[in-house]
Amino acid sequence: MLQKPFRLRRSVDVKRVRQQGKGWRHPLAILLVTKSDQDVSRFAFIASRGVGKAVVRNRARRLLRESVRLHMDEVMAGWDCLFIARAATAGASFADVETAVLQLLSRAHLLDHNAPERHEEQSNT
RNA sequence: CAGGUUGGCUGGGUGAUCGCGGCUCAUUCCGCGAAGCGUAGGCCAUAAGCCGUAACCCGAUUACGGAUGACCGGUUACGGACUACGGAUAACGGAACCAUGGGCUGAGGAAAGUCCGCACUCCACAGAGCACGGCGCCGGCUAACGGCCGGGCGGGGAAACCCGACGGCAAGUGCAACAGAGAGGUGUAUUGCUGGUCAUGGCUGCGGCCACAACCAGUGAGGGUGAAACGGUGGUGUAAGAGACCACCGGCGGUGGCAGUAAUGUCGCCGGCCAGGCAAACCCCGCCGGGAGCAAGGCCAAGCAGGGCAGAGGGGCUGCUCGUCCCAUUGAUGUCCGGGUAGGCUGCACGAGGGCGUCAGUAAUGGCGCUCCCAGAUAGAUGGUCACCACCCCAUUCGUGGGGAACAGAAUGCGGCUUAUAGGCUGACCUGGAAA
RNA sequence: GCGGGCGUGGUUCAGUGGUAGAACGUCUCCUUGCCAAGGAGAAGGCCACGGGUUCGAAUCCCGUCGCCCGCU
Repeated sequence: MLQKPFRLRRSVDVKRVRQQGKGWRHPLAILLVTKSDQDVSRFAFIASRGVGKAVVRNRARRLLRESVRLHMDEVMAGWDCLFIARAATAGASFADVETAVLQLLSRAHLLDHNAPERHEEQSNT
C-alpha cells in the first residue's frame, strides 16, 4: 500500500476512471488515467480473477505498486491512475514490470522530466 | 541391508537497504484542573510557642547562676483546620489523526474447497401434525457433528496393516435388457431321460433286441443360456427321477445356557427343508433438524419529494393444514413513474485459546497447577532489491560456475472433514536375506 | 456469506438403469462445363475427471475440476 493520500480509495473514483479514463496497453499491464482536482496523483491497482488465484493476484499487484512507488516523485500531480494487471504480470521479473510501468507512464505523458532522477542518486550512494 | 506398512513434527535461515498495515508513546492544540504553593479573611485554644514563676535537679555554698520549665496567669506570632482568590503542574478527557521520531507486532498447515457441526446476532419466542432433508453395527468422547477413540462383523493382503452409507427385501409396491424351456412365486418343455398308445424298418437262435416318427403322460437329475435358475455331499427310493425320505454340512426362523454394558461370539434344543438379488429403487423403522446469516446486528452522519393506479386484506421462519402473533379502511400491501444514498464507528480479536507439567482413562478426552497474549486489512497491509549460508539438479580443470526451490494468502471466530503439497527430520511395526 | 444449475461427436442439444442418437458442420460419390442447392453414403464419443453401489452406470451415490446464474 502506498501512503494514504496517494491511494485511490473510493469505489466511485475507480468507477469514474474505468469509464472515462484514457487507456494505454502493455503486455504486462494496462494503464487508465483521468484528470482529477486533487493536488497529488492517486493510484489504484487491480487484478481480476482472470489473472490467477489469490497468491498470483497479490504478487501482480505488489510488483506494480512497488514499481510505481519507486518513481512516484517523477509523476506529474493531479491525475488518477488505474493499473490493471494482466495474466503475465505475476510471472515477470520486477525489472520487467518496472520498465513496463515506466513505459506506460511516459506514453501517457505523465512523467515529469524536470524531477530529480532518484534512481541515479540511489545508485551513487 | 533390502522391500513394505503406519504415526508425529517441520514447511528455509541470517544480514543490509528502500517501503506498508495495526497498536502504543512523545512532539502540537483545547478542556477540566487535585494535592501542594502564594495572598487575604475570620475561627480555634484544653496550646507543647513566648513572657512571668513555685518546686525538683546540677554547680557554687546560704546568696545566686544555669538548664528543664509542671500547675497557674497572660499573650498571640508560628501552628491547626476552614473559606475566598491567584497563577501553575501532574493526572484525566478530547481534538488532530496530518507530519516526524521511538518501541512492539504482522499469513497457513492447509489461511483453500465451503462438505458438515457449533458459538454469536437478529426475526412476528418459533406450538402441533404432515411433508421435506440429513444420519444409520455397538459403546464411549465432545459445545456439537456426517468428527474422533475403542470394540464387533464383513472384505483384501503372506504379514504389519488397510478398506467398508455396515438397520429392514419371511410390511408392502416395483425392477431384471440380451440370451434362455423357464427371471418370481408354485410357474416352465420344439434338447435329454422314462413309461404308455399305435405304427415303421433292421437283425433273429422266434424268447426278443436295436433304431426311429407321431401323440399322451411323468420328470427337473444330465446338457445348454445367463450376472443370477430355488441348497451341497452321500445314500434310500423309483419306470426315470426329485428334500419324496434319511444322515452330515451350510443357511434360515424360533427358543434357551454361557461370555460381554452392548454390537456380537459360542454351545444346545425345536421347526420346516430353503422362504433368491437390488432399498447409493419407492419405501418402512429409529434418531436429528424453526429460519436467516457478520453484507447478521447496533450506533452515528449525510441526503431526498412525492405522485398515479389497483386495493381489503397483507404478512413467517422453503411447502401444506391448524394454532398463534404483527400490520391494516387514520389506506396495509402490490405495482408503475419520479427522487435520495453508496460514508464512518462498532460487532472484531482473552478464546470450547496456546505451551509445559501432573493426575484419571487402553484411547479419544477430561480435571488440576504454572505460564503466555499471539494479524485485524477494507480497491484490501505482511512487499521490492542485494549478499552470504544450508538444500536439490547440471557442468567441472575439484578452485568453482550456472540453474532451481512445492501447495498456496487471513476477512466474525472455533471444532472437524475433504482436496493440493518440493523437500527434510523422527517414532513404531511387518516380511525376506546376511552375520553374531 | 448463502443458494441453484450445467459439463454427451467440431458446434447446438436429446437421451433419467440395459450395446449412445438428432440437426448443422466435415469427408467421399452422384448431378453440373464449374459453383451453390439437391440426392446417396461414411467417418467422428474411455458421455469433464477419480472412486463406489449394481449382473450392468451418460443415468444412482461420494469426492475433484471447470463454467454459468441468482440472493444479500
